[in-house]
Amino acid sequence: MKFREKIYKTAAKIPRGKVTTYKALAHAINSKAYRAVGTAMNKNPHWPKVSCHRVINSDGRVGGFAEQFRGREKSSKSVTRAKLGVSGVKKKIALLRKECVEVINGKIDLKRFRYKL
DNA sequence: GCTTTGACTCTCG
DNA sequence: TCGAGAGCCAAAG
Repeated sequence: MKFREKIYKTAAKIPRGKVTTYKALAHAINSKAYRAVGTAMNKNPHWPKVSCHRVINSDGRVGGFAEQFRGREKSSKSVTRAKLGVSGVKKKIALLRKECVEVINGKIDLKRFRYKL
């Protein structure tokens, strides 16, 4: 099975109202490819079967979401951090809130909503 | 097949 | 405590 398939399969197990992190997801499939997890989610071909909006950053931030705007401007590593909280992120937050996940200022309380894989 | 890029994370100043 | 830089692995060009 390919890495991506494993990721999708694992992500699909996340129940409604819970979230997990890219780190945890990568760890769950015995990999350290945190970034690859994000890449796989970005190209997610199984929406909405695989709810990629339930996958967030390790610090509780929502991170990014490829709704329609993708790869705008030059995105180097440092720029990526600066533009957190734009574009499709709002949509992602809305989806999470619909599942009763508390999102405060683009952040989620991992202590309460993290799903143990 | 090598280089670049990315919805990330960790470490150091 | 916070910002910048380096490192990580896969996928796409």
